[in-house]
Amino acid sequence: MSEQEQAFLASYKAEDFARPSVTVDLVIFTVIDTDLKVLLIERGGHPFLGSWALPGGFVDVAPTESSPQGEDVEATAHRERAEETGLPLGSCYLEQLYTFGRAGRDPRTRVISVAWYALIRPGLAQLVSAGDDAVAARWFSVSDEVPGMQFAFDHGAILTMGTERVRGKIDHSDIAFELVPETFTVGELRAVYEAIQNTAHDTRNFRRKFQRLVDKGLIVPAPGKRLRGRARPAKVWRFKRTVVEQ
Amino acid sequence: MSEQEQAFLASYKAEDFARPSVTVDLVIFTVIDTDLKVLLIERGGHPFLGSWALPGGFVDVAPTESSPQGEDVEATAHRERAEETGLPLGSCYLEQLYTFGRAGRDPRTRVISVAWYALIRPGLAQLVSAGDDAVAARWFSVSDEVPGMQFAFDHGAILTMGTERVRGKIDHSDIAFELVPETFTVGELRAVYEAIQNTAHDTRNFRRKFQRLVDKGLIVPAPGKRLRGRARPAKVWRFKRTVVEQ
DNA sequence: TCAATAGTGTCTTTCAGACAGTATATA
DNA sequence: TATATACTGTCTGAAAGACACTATTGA
Repeated sequence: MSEQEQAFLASYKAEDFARPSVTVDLVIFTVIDTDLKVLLIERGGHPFLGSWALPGGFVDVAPTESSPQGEDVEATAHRERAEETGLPLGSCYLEQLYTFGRAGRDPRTRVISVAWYALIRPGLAQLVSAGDDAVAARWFSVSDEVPGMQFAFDHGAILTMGTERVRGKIDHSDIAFELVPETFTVGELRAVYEAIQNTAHDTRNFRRKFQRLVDKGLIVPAPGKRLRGRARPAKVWRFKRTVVEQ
Repeated sequence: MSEQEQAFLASYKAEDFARPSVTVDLVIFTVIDTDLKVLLIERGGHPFLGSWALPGGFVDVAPTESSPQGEDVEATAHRERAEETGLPLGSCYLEQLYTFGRAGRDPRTRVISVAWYALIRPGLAQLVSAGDDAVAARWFSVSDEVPGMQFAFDHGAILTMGTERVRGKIDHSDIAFELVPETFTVGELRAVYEAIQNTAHDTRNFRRKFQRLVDKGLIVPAPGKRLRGRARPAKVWRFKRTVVEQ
């Protein structure tokens, strides 16, 4: 950096311009009993007291010892996801969704929200109670409960976009493997597809698609068998993220 | 809104928290001579003086008569796009890309940037000179010039993501029709695919795909023929955005 | 006439969707 | 034994990729 550039930075006054608040909102999905669920919290403060809302929080831009400009937006998303689900940082799939920046979307002050969605493997989330503004948190069925609900802020639109994103990616990406246990059966993976697409899949056609992934080395056998109810035990598999893996 | 909620909003102090600046950065594409181009500006001020950068600007959140919270983020994107290209508001395809929120991405102060990409039909943009901080603006070839370039801020990563987004959507969306004139020939549309994918397409296979869109009613005949060089004149077509259209 | 682009048809492979019956476990 | 899930194969249609030649214009 040149001396001239250093001098410029030293004299730069950021306070000359009005600034918005920036938050992160999370659409946290999981699959429970062959049904796609989303985590919502009940607001315990104004505005929208008593309404259901997406979990989220402010991006902390206050300077710290290690970071003079505060935390990365992505770090906010990971931190909030960990707080809401009780699962450690980096243990879940997390992807940015869209940034909602309409003026007036928060009646208090100008707030721009970076929305993300997260996928939680079944049976893991412990739903630690949310922060100051929340009184309750629970999973809602995306297909049975969410339609017709009223949400705080523009969270209905965010949730709709999150659902569409997951539905649009399920067939052309690896995200389905983020919604099954580390080892899984063909039936369990099929249940994830059926939950997200909310339709039944023919077992033979699904197994053919599954077999193609086995042939490509993306799915490999795992030891043991698994029983579901009083039925014939199923073979167990594991997803191999990269074909060439150490 | 309840009296209690109104009282809450009146007493809410937004100034209690540090806030970031929010900007919009634009990846503006067009096709010139069967080549995908992106619009870059040369920075005329610090930081990154003399480096090439994406056009963009701050989201104006200062209260106005009509909007107490300033302009929508989407409005900032449309406004900047119009300023940089000299084409009227709403005349180009514009889609949000990703929000870049790493701490330190701007050395001056904390800046979170909402990136968008725009598609400009060939031969339209007039490249009005950019604002205070820019000294020059021109189109760069995405395949020939951009690789290996050094960009201001994290604009190289933004441009990479924009290019990948366009390449990923060209086959599964209508965006190719945003990069041809209102009426076009099969060859002109094919040239757009070849520019974006940077590969040759077999004419017969491409015409078959084209014909399917005609069969579906998405492409309809337009009057006249068009000459390209000293060659046989080509039939002219028009894209029909919705099959059921007034 | 030649140079340049427009326009045309077949074969093969891959993938998706529709469709029914046997195998193996528990209660 | 009853029930629940695991597991298996064929036909058909849609779409993509590979491949070569004739048609029509301006220079």
